[in-house]
Amino acid sequence: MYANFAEEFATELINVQSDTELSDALAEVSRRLGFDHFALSLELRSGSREAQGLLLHDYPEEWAKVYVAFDLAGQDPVRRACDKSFIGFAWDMLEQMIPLTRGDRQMLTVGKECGIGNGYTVPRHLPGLARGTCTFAVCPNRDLPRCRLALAEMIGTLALSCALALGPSGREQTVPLLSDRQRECLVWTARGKTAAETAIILGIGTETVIQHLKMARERYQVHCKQSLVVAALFDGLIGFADIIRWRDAG
Amino acid sequence: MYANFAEEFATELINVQSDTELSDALAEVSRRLGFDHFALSLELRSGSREAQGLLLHDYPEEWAKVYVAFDLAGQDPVRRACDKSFIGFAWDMLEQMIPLTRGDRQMLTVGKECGIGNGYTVPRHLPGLARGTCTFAVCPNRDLPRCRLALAEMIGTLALSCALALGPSGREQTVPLLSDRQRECLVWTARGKTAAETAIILGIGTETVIQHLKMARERYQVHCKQSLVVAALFDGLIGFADIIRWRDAG
DNA sequence: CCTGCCATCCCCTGTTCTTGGTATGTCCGT
DNA sequence: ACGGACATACCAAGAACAGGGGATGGCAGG
Repeated sequence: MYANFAEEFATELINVQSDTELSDALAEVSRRLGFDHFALSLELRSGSREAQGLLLHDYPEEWAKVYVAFDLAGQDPVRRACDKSFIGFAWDMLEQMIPLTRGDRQMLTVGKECGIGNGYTVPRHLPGLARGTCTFAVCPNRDLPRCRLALAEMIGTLALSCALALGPSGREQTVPLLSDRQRECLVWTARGKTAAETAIILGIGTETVIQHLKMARERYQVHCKQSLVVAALFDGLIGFADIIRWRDAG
Repeated sequence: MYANFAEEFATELINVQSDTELSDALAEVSRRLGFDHFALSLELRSGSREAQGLLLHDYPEEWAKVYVAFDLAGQDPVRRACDKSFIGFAWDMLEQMIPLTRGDRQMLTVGKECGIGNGYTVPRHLPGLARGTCTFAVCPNRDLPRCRLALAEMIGTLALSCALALGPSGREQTVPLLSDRQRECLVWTARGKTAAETAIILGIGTETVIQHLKMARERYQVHCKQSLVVAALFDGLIGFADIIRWRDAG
């Protein structure tokens, strides 16, 4: 029966041609899985300008309003946890995944007041291309259908795949590439070195380092170091492992 | 049976303490699913030189040798396709996902000669942290067990999650906690705003913002913005999701 | 009640960064 | 052989920041 369930949903998704159809399908499947709500978000990175995206959900309107009004997306602990796991996670595991601030806890509380209790969120990333989450949630007094989480994981993955296919597919998004030297300078910058220090380390002039960073910023269309480091990290051009160990040593 | 299978594997993985145990578990489960081989690779982002990572597989030795000898990883079409999909994919779908060069086709052919026919690869990414794939393959004259692919997807995800947990990131170091205000300032800083801009956004004084960032730096024992942002990102105190959207808009 | 933590605001000095230029030489592909 | 990308180097103005002070009020816990 389980296999059929996923299979059935998969075949249903193949025929989906629009956002609303996907939304309807998700609404139905989330009920059948034993959840009360779903939410699917997909952010596409269209290199140059506005990041396009897709947001489907059947959360209580109240919560949606609060979420948008206070720009809670920027502080959502669930979104943060998405960067830490390959696999979906229940919200009651958040504390084991990331540090929760007071505001985070309050946010979860407000969610409960709006009718969102526990949830299970499936995170997916495509470096440089897209990031998506698919969440299934229950009302405050209800428990997650534990035995259906594997299925939710599968359904979520399918839905995200479908959402991705709905998007502007023919994109030839090229991740900005940096030259070796630029990357080197960037890494040392990310390690907390100043341009002058980096220059000494690399054995080149301070101004040259600044120039490399300048061009790197141009490519990423950002105008400060922090954003450059963040963008390069996100694209996978540099990795935490390149940096972190040097925090103490350097 | 379907649910039980994944469930069973999941409980098995919880007890896994080492690479070899994971490898053994995957070998067994891949047979039971109807595959002939498995391969799991996990790259922890040490971008430049020695990619710390994990590679488990039971491919024919011949293929493994060829793969390493010619550094085929750098041109593997399967790896390229991994950057395009949220969900696992069968290798016979590669052409629909990415353009295949002559070299790519040749590579697949050589694979067949070495005993690797069709395969199903589950790709997973964590921006800045890790990239992993879990592949289940069959011998050249055999077909993929189509009805088990959903299960393979689930098992692959679980295995990758387990592999990630085995890695060095499984450490429980005490994370410096910031106050909500400090975190807010930090997020806006990471989004590329200056202290003055952040001050306006938050409706507080410029000096106050600088003060918050100052204290945040103290807690993380770093002395510049970049390092602060990187450290906070790494700890999960802020996430890419908090930032990236705002790069273009801001 | 007091202590500690937090958020807010202010000052100063020197350093670093951003942003706009210009210029030279190398190497690569067409 | 030429254009284009890259690495290297330099200048200058002004904004932004790091690191050092201090000060006030609110609020929670012992």
